[in-house]
Amino acid sequence: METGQREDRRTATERRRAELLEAADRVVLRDGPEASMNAIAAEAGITKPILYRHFGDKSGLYRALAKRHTDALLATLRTALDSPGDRRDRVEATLHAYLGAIEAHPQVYRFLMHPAEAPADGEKGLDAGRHSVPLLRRMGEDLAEVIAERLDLGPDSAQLARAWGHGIVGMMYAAGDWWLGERPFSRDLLVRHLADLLWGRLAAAGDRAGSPGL
Amino acid sequence: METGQREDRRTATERRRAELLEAADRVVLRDGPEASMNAIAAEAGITKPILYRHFGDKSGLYRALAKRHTDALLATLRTALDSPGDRRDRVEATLHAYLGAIEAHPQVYRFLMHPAEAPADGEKGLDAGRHSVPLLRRMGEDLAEVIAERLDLGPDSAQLARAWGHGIVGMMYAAGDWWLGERPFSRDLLVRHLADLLWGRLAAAGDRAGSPGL
DNA sequence: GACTGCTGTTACCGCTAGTAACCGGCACGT
DNA sequence: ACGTGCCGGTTACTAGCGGTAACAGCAGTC
Repeated sequence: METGQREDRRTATERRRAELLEAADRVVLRDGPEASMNAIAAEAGITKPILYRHFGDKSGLYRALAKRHTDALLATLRTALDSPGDRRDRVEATLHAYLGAIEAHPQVYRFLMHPAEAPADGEKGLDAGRHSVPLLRRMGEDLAEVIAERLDLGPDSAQLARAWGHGIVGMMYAAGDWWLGERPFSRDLLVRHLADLLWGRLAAAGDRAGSPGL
Repeated sequence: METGQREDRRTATERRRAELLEAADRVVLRDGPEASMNAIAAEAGITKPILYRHFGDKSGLYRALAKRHTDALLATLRTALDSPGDRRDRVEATLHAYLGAIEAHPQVYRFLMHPAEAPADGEKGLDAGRHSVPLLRRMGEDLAEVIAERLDLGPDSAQLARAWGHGIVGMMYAAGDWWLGERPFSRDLLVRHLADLLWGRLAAAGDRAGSPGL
């Protein structure tokens, strides 16, 4: 059967592609985001041109690699957003899920957040202006969607939800990045501190005696 | 005079260094963060080895370049934090200062936030584990300092202030990055949305009818 | 048996960061 | 006046990168 054979071909090449991605994964996890195409090809037991046939160029391979991890992380965050309890519980669960993920796989985190890409060919690329860190954007958009569909925010709720989505994600990102580097206290405490911040404790706190005030 | 001449030498080399930095600045602003050392040397009217004598390696030059802009931005943020008015006014003024800066000089912003550095030599570097985006860290630490010295946050105020400092900076960063790319509404509106978020409107908002709740 | 499509190779290009070795002028001690 | 360092500057090079052209072998199809 012709179509059957074509299907076999297609699934075979897709399996091959997945194998290559796993090899690339191993190398990136071992050598960091600066892994060279030669190293990845060697790890996969082949040579460079095959990688280029499968992924086009280096950023194509990196995008494919990032998509896997990003999808996985976003899925766990979604389930955390649907966890039982009141709103504060859900927010804390989501923060916990994110921080737990970056704590468990810091190499993956580093790869996703600091990919160190560089087109290096002027503006010949298709859409060279693209941001090199799409994970933050995707998390922000996802959270904005959830906020917009679940909260009653008045007339301009779409705008507000997106600003908040990206803002909250950024808060989680920067605080997590700092915390992961220093580990000054427990994950649980960071979650509570951030939730407190979102719950308006900054606005409610009193000025320190003798300070010009904030 | 010996010391006088030595002073002349020192100031001369420092002036030269500043000239080279300005040339590098021009090239980076024109070509983006992927500017090559050759291009920078050409812009300065010299050749590569002199750059390497002055700055060690590429990341040294980039660090020196980033330090200038980072210092300038942090200074304007500090003055915004000291602006007159109540706390909400100060927070909004600071957000405005940051967003205004990245809006006025997006190329500088892109260089500072997405430097695309790559050591590429395994772990031979001095402290290769360093984060490639120090601006966020410095802003976070600065804000944490201000918070800790001006707000009364109870016993573990130092911890809390740092978590909040980095968190707020991250919120500002991610929301600003998204906003700068899409410009869906005015800067003023984004400032108000983010301040609302910090003022606890997320916790106070009601659930939408028929949603599972957030 | 010729044709086609796929995986794989070797060998190369142009570019990059970074370095070694050398050249010339200018201020110094004697 | 004369070496003698030092310093800004150069040319010419290395090693490695991303990326590609051209070719080799092996399946299945007509």
